Amino acid sequence: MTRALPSGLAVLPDGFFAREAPAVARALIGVRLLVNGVGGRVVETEAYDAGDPASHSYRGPTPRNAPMFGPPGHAYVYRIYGLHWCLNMVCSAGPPGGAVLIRAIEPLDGVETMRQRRRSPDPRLLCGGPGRLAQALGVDATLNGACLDTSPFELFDRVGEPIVECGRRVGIRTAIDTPWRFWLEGSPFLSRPAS
DNA sequence: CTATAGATAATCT
DNA sequence: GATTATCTATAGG
Repeated sequence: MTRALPSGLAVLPDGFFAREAPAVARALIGVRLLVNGVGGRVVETEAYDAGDPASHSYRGPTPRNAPMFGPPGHAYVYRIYGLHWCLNMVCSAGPPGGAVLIRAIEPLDGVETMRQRRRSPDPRLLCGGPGRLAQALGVDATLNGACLDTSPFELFDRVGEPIVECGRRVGIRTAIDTPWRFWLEGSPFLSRPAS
């Protein structure tokens, strides 16, 4: 079921996640993300950090958010609204507590698997939205804290420089004016239209 | 288009 | 004990 990736793809450079969350969130746009060979191109992200009232890390370490206070380059997976999973990537430049929420990807690899998991033929509804994306890639609590350098994760750097736009984050009640949502300009696979 | 059910853990009062 | 949470699907107008 693994299929050949286009040649010339390189893994992410060392230290990719050892930066401020907004820098990582921007740099992740266009990156190829696979989980067990299923995934595609990241087109939408959001940044959170410990100084951010909207972040899970804002009030300090807890059992749930423990991965956010661990080393960069690991996954933070949590359940939201009692029923959906959300995939975050831990990052920081010194002080811990940063993470990037993966909100949408363009389905490219293992699309048939995604369709079965999601039970939807519409490619825009496969990975558009953090809960949908997690379901399509098979992400759940078992991956919480997992290292992003190793199986089942694969991350490949983007080839060119994508045009990245930014704006308000989605679904939060506080700090709504912090423009830490990033997306690929013009992508039809966003969780909602550009704002 | 708007409204609301859905199911659970963490956090708050 | 109550409320809320980085959301999605579906029913109804």
